[in-house]
Order: sequence, then C-alpha cells, then structure tokens
Amino acid sequence: MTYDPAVTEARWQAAWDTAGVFTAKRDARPKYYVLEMFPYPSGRIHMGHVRNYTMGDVIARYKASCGFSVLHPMGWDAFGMPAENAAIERGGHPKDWTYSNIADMRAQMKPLGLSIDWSREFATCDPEYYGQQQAMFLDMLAAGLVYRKAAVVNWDPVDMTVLANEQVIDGRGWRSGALVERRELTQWFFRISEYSGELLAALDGLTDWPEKVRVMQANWIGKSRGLQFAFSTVDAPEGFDRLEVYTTRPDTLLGASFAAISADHPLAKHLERHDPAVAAFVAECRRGGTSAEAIETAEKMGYDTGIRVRHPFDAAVELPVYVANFVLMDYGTGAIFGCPAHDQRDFEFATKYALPIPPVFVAEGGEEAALTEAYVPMKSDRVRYLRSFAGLPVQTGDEAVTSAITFCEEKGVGRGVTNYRLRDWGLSRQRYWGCPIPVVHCPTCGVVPEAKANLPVRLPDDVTFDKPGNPLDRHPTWRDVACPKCGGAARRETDTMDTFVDSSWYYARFTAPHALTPTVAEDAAYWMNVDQYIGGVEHAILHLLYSRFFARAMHKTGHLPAKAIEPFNALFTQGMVTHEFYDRSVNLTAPGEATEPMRYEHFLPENVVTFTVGDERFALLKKEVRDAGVDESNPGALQSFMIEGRNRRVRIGPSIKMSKSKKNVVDPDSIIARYGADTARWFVMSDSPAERDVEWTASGAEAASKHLARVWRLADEIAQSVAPATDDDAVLARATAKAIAEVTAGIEGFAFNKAVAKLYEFTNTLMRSGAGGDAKRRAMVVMAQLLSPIVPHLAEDVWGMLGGAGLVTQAAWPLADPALLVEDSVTLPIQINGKRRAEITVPKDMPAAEVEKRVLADDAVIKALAGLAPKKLIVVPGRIVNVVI
RNA sequence: GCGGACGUGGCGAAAUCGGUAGACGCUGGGGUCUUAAACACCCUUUCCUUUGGAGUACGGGUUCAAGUCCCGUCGUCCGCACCA
Repeated sequence: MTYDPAVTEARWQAAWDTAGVFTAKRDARPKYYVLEMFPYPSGRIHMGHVRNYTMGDVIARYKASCGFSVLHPMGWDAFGMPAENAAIERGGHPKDWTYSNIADMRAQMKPLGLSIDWSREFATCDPEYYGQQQAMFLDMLAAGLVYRKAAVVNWDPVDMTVLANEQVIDGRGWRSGALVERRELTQWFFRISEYSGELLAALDGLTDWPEKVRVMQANWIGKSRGLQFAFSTVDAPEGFDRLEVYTTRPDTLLGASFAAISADHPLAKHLERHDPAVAAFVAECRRGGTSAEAIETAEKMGYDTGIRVRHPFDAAVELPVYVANFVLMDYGTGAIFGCPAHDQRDFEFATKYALPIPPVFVAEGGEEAALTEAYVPMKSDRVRYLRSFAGLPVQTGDEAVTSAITFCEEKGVGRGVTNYRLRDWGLSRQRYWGCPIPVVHCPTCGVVPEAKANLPVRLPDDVTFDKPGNPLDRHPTWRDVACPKCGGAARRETDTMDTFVDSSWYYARFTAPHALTPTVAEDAAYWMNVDQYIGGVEHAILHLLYSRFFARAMHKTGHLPAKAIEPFNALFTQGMVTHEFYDRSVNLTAPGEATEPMRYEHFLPENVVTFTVGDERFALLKKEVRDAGVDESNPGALQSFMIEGRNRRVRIGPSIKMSKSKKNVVDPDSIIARYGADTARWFVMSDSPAERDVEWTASGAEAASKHLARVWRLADEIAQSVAPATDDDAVLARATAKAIAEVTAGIEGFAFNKAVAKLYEFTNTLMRSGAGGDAKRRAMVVMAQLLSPIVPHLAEDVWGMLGGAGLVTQAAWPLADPALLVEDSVTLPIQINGKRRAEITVPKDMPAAEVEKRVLADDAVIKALAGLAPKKLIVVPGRIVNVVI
C-alpha cells in the first residue's frame, strides 16, 4: 500500500458527491457565505485560479466543520469581448466558444476537490441570468437610477465600435490600427455619482477590507471641498454673461491672473461655430492622447478668446479668458481661474503667455520677488500675506480654504461646493456578446422600456461577424419590433451592457440562482452578506465599487434587504502565482563563438532541465538532454552539453506572473496528473503569505508531494502500531493541543502559510514521538482533521485508516483542551544587559521574588556580576529575565 | 506630482502585547541504507578575525529590553494622476 492520489482523490470526490455534503441549505445553523471572484471562461484554468479557489475552499471547509451552514458557489463571468474576437478570428459563434470553454474549465476544476455547491452554478450569458438583470434594469430605470445622455467616446471608424481607453494605443484602435475619433454618442448611464458621498463615507465601516483597497476607492471617488462662483464677462457672446468656475483654493483668489475653459465647454463650442481659429484650436485639443505619457509631455496650450472676466473682488481688474487644453469638461464646471503664483501648472501657462503673476503670500521672513516657480507652501510653512481678504485672519492650509469659502459666501461671491471625481458609469457597449439593454426606440413614444412579460430580450443566435460593427445593428428581425406602448414600428436598442454590470450582482443571484425573479427575499435575507470575499487586487476599484453601488440600487428597487447594501463583509486580496521564465531573448555564448537565433518553442516549465553555473541559471530541453544520454543530475555534464549545442542555452529569468507570452505557465492539469490535487493545494497554501505572490518551483512541488506521502506512511504505520503507553503520551497530547490552537489561528487569520508550517512541525513531532500506539492514533486523528481543509483527500485517507466514522469532511473541528495548552514549567531566557546569556527553567507559577533568587544563583549570572550587586533585576513572569549590571 | 505599502540568511519566510531573531519549507554541504542508484532516514546550513563578537536597508533617539515605538535618510513595489 502506498499513497496513490490518482485513485483516492477521485474516490473521495465521488463519496462527497454521493453524500451531497456541499449542497448549501437554509436551516437553523448560523450561515457562512464564502465567495471567490468568479472566473472569466477563457478556456483553461491556471495556478492563480487554483490558489484563489483553494483559499476559499479552506475557509469554506473550515467553517463547515465549525458548524456553519456554508454557501460556497461557483459561476462564470461569461460575456465579453474575447468571445467575439474568437468568433471574428476563427469563425464560429461566441456562444459556442463560451459554453465549450466553461465545460473545459469545469472539467479542470472538479479534480481539485473544491467544496462547491455545483447545483447553484450559472453563467452570466444564460438568458435565465441576464433576463433577471434586464428586469432589474427596468426597475432601476423607473427609479431614476439609469438615464441617457450624450457622451464623448473613443470611436474606431474601421471596426465601427466604441473602444475603452485601454484599447486605444498611441491614438489608434488596438485591433484596426485606425486613428481613433472622439465621437459624441447618446449612451446609458448609472447614476453612481449620486452615491459618491455615501460610497465614500461607508468605506469607514468596511473594517475587514484591506486598508489599501479602501484608500484606492477613496482616491477614486476623489472628494474635494471648494468654492464655485461666477465671473461676470466682458465682450462675451449673448447668453454667456456669466462664467462659472470651481476652485479648491479660494484663498488664492486675489492672485488670479486669467480664466480658462475646456475645449468642450459650451462657450468654446459656441465660439467654435463662429471663429475658425477657435475651431482649429479646439480640434487640436481634442486630438490629444489620453495616455499617461501623452498627458505628461503635452504642452500647456491656450487660445485667447478676447473675452474678459471681471475679478469678483475688484471689478476694475479684467482677466483674459483662454480655451486651454488642460482643462477638463467633466470636472467642476469645466472652467477655472488661474493663480500662477501658487499653482505650478498655472505658472507655466502664465509664463508662456506673458501673463502677470501676482503673489498672494510669501514665505514668512521672505520678500516679494520675481518667482521662478509657483510657491506652494508646505503644511508646516508659515506665510506672510501680501493681499488678503479684508478682516480675515491670516491662515494657511485647510483653515485658509474654509474661511475663504465662508468669506466669499458672505460677500455673495459663490458658494461652498463639495465635488467628486467619480463620474456616472457609462454602461452602453456597441457589442453583440453582452446583456441586451431592454428598451425600444419608438418614433412616436421615444424611449420605451420593454414590457417585463417580454423578458428576457434574448440575443439572437443567427449572427455573423464577417463585417465590422455590432451584428445586432444589422439584424432586421431582431432589431425591428413593435413599440410596447403604441404598437407602432420601432427599433430595439442594439447596445448591450458593460460586463461589469453582470458581475455587480452575481453574488446576490447565488442565493437563489434558479428563481424567476432576480432574488428571493427569504434567501437573500438568510445568505447575504458575503461573509468572506476573495479575489485579485486588480478589482480593487471598478468591480468592487460598482458592486457596492449596485447593491444599493438593488435595495432601492426592492431586490436586496437593507443589510446588504454593503454586500461584502470581509474582503481578502490574494497574491499571484509566479514562476521563473526562460529568457530566450538573450543568446549566451562563450567568447568568440558565433551566435544564432533561437527558435525553441517548447521551453515550457515541464519540458526543461535547469542547472546553475556560477550566479546564473540555465535551462535545457529535457528531451534533448535525454536523447543525448546526458546525466540530468550532473551540472558539469549539462554545462558541457550546453556549450556544444550552442543554440540550446536559455537563461533563466526572474519569477514573474505566469503568462502565455512568457511561456512560463505551469498547467494545473499536468501538476494534478503528476502529483494529485492535494499537492497542488498544499503548495499554493504554503511558503508565502496569502496576500503576497507565491513562486511556483518544481522543487517546492516535489517537496509538497513528498511531505503528503510521508503523512500517509505515518498514518499507515500508526494505524497498525501496538506500542504500549509511555510517558511521552502526555507530551504528545500537549503537542496536539498546541497544533490545534495554532492551525486554527492560522486559518482564521488567513495565514495559511503559518498553518502549513505548524502542520509540518506537528508531523515532525509525531514522527519522532516515543508515545504509545493509542496516543499516536489520537494525535493522528487530529492531524486528519487539521489537514482536511487544505488537503481534504489525504485527510479522508488518513481518517479512514484510523477507523474514523463517516467522512472527516463532515466531522466537527477539533477543540484544543485549554488545560493542555498551559505548560507546568517555563524556560526563561536570562539576559545580562539585554543580551541572552543563560536560561532557567522554573515552575510556571513561581513568584517573581523566588525567580530572582534562582537567577542570582545561576553560574553565568554569578560570573558576570563578579561579586557586585546588579543595578536592576527585571523579571517578566513567564517571559524573560533581564539582569542590569 | 499625490496617495499607500514594504525593506529580516543563498531563497520563500516566522517572530500576535516591545521580551530567546531566523519557526517551517526550499537550496547547498555531510552521512546512514544500497553492488550502485532511486526512495527513505539522520546531521548541518545568518555572518565573522570563534574562550568570543556582530547582525533585521542606513543614521540617530526612547527603553532594563527595539525587527517591532519615534525622527531622519536611502531603496523597492503598487495605485491614481493636466482633478483646478
């Protein structure tokens, strides 16, 4: 008998299935909902998935053992562009591609032995799912949470589609290479900005979320407090006698030297129509790229409109109004005043256009002088005002801003305004493979919601991707419908929803996945919220913010209870699985040797032999090494072989995220086939803390596998042991209690690497223990229980060998006997002047005075004291003793 | 530029309250078993000028005691970024 995961893992999975142990049930037990971010069905699972789902599985299995009714579901985030791209490139239908990928990935996931309730599985492209999404959309439309407005988008004129910012590379469409145009289209928006303040404030309550994520969301929402006021204009066109601006620095208002408006500002648009020079400048502004570098290097440009505005505190002062390329229409009012003395960007602009630079204040002790750059005081700096609002005390920082707002309000100049950076969420996509937006455009009735009875608005199957653009646009029988209101000829909305909508409520759908309504009140009330959500930090902003908004919108429309407006009680962001990569871009040759380009396409982790020469590591193809009969374990032989075959050498690069393009992907399939799922699970939980990246190494996988085999053999041996009881039985019982306490703490704290380390330690202890057979069997039973969340198949094997009743998966989590956790005696280190010099073992409860006596009698202490009395003697009971000489 | 996190052996890392720095694992070295190997098991692996000394990026400080707290410097990583 040996450890044979290939056989036993399948058997235990079948046993769990038969017993239906993972089916989530509403009952009297407290519930626990653990969810990992659901995958996009790309076709293959990767090690990142394995790590993500294993973490969730450890939590789910642990909580189940602790007596919770656990919900641990799985589904597919199945809409999106890759399916359409596949259809365009290879023919076929996005639907077929997607469902076949789902089948492949499910087949790869099942052997991992995850405790998932597969009866709740769904894909977001199932009409049963997106039909309910459409129903909610209609409710949200009725509630005013969705609206239509014109918005500027990136338009690819060749592919005839809207592109996301990430799909625009150097101003060109990523696929067509065509120059992208900025087009104004009427699109649908969620009114998320209405919730800016609430979404920001509620972050404080998310104490079980990573601080990092909360900070990122707060920055994204971007709250600022400032003054909004109107300049009166001079020589402006009719209807533009006022110009509203927003500023967070009203305290520098007396340093104003110009005003600037966005190229998209209504005034600029008006001028554009009448003045070709403005039109040319505005067109130039709109062409600018949106990438970070483009913005970084873009020169500040302005066009003097000839219009003037009067300073609100001195009508005699007139400031020029520029159209400027750096002013954004969708922040504030799309217009600013410039204070070059105290804002670097304004300073550059003023310098370029020879505008005055009047300072408002100088550093305390400093004199007014020509500035070479804007003076922006630090928080700690003290300043001297040169111009200040009459009667206002001199202040700096936030105080100055606040009192300047109050001052201006009292003088009737504008009002204090809180602004957010967060903009409404545009959800329209001119794409086929997404959830259809359930509205109809009627020439007489306008925009008409589809009748709920007609839901789901199904995607038509008979579409082709041979022409650019959205196939829904040229599908007459789908597109042309009767108006739900008047019955006249109308057109269906052909835009589909952003896939982020799909993922903004799937967690709620899992609570009643097959219901004929989006959610079911009792189920949502029982299962919500998600107690533990686990996923990648790359979703820290968009997905998580949209979900938080959506839960609120669902509550407002009656689809979620009030307690679920923050749907994720705890969030954990896990690190990636990385792997070294085989750097074929560098051709390493001995001096004087000719180089040839390398053409090896098979440098995948499972195909190579690695070895080290000096500080550098190299990889060779396993097949070639074997064919040549070279000793794989001999670095020297490998090195000679490498030098002979000058094209075979590949330098090993640093460990980076696994990706196809780097050819450093370790396929979970091949690992499971070779070692079994438990080895893969054990490995991804060990070594690195869960929130950090973990490096996949062949030696680490090998070691994991060996350890599990060792545990199996140990269980086998202990099961048959007839050794009589010994004095070590009590010692082992204590070690067992300690292992329970520490592994439990590790799992509870998401410190799986520590739990794994404790299990290694406990195994070593048990192997070396001189305890009797019965004592060892008791310890080994606990071992099986402690192992079961992480390596459940092996745990069942061990449980079975020791005669455990039923399945260890269904056994209660072991409790550590508190009495056994307390040691009778403690070993205290003795420090002399803070350095450890000796130790002393004393009974646990020995009084400090008695400990002192013993310490002073210690040889090392006597020697160090050399007959003198210690200056100070510090005894920290149960911890340490420090003798100060 | 703004915001955040982090810096510990050859490597991944532990050290929960300020209290024995390096648990556990990998790698390397040595050994037992074997004709030999594989497997397994055992020992060893922070550094040095080793009766001892130094050491948690660097420089200071607080303390009986600092990886942990405070001040400063350097470095790495991440997020946002023409946001008025």
